[in-house]
Amino acid sequence: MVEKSQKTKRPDARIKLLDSALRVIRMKGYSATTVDDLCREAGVTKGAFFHHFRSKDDLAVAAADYWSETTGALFAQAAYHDPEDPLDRVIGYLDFRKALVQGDVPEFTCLVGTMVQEVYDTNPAIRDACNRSITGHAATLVSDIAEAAEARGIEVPGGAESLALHTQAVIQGAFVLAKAGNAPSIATESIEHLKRYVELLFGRS
Amino acid sequence: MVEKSQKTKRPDARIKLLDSALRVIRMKGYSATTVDDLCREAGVTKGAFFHHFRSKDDLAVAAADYWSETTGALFAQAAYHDPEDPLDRVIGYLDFRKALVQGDVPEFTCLVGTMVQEVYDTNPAIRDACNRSITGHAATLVSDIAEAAEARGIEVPGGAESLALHTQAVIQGAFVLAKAGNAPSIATESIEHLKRYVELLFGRS
DNA sequence: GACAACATACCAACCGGTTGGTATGTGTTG
DNA sequence: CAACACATACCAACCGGTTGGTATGTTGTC
Repeated sequence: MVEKSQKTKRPDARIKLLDSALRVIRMKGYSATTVDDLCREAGVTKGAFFHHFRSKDDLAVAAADYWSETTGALFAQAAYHDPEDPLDRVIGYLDFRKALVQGDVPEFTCLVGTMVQEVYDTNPAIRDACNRSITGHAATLVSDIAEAAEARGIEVPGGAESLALHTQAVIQGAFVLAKAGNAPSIATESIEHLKRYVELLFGRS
Repeated sequence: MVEKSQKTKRPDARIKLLDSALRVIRMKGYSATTVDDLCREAGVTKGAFFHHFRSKDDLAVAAADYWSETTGALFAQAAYHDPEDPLDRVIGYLDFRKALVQGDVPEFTCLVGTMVQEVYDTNPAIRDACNRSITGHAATLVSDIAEAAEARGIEVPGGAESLALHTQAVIQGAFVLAKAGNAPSIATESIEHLKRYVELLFGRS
């Protein structure tokens, strides 16, 4: 039985709109991004937009979920999972994030971090979608952190979850400063500090 | 000759608009905030708005500078400057920031951090104003950090400036996660991690 | 021909900004 | 001090373009 649930149809416009959303919203922010912007960028018409999404806010939720999927796949197949020492995997993750911070600012910054700043108080559905994306990604680090702590017989202050969330906070904050200074280097330096914190916590010079 | 020429002057619409901007923009974001929103909140008319500001973007720049002034005064008069040991002053600063993270999210989050995420790529003037605010605040920490390092005969990895900027990155990122999770506690935990990093760096258990 | 996947045409509300005008203060001159 | 010129602070009504959203086709596939 071949998995042919998507028929021979071309759900072309939907994916093109979501891809456009990732690009445009990261550049202009969510509120400043218009439906026409997205349609133009995707090369489709407004009819197509409202065929696939009930509203602009509905697209934002879908875009956050889409972001979780695409970035999730990127991190899942990355090489930092390979080392046997769980601490090496945690450090490897941070090195991977550092390597991703390259090129122009809009290309490496985070969609959901950008969106949630704008809508956390006005649109709970989008906020929750952004939160799922961030906490879901942080959750992929918890087991490595916990294993690293156990292997070394130490206890992570605040718990493994707290440290995992902290890594995301540092990365999100690094993006904010990189945007303000219009320079990726500020972001890399902060991730470097974070790496040092983890190494100091786990007693590795 | 007192420079008090504001004797019989009316209550200034300009200040009321700026105060409103701090509140409304932190809640709704910059792009979603309309000029009418600000006028309504400040209790003035549109005519008054465009008498004091050439455009909405012009107000944003003024609001960022106003933010620098008001928060600058708040930190300048805080008690964390008192200790003789410079490291105590640095840790005191972080404790102070932790104490500020209370109440509802819109009340303790950062105006310029919110704005710069939206406009960094579309409005250089606002971006630069936000950057001045962040780097200017970070600069107030540099001397304490440098003195603390010298007093202990250690070298701050990346330099004192880099660590000062890192504290701001952590705080900005903590705000993002607090907004996403709709909970201030996430922010406090991240600042706690940051405090621990500084203590580990400077060899204090 | 039924139904999904689009396109075209259009709308009412909204938004940033402008206009013409008023009330009040201030500096200058006789 | 009075009279005038001018500047500042503010208001209410309005304008043209934009925005999210809708109503109604049209096309291609099962």
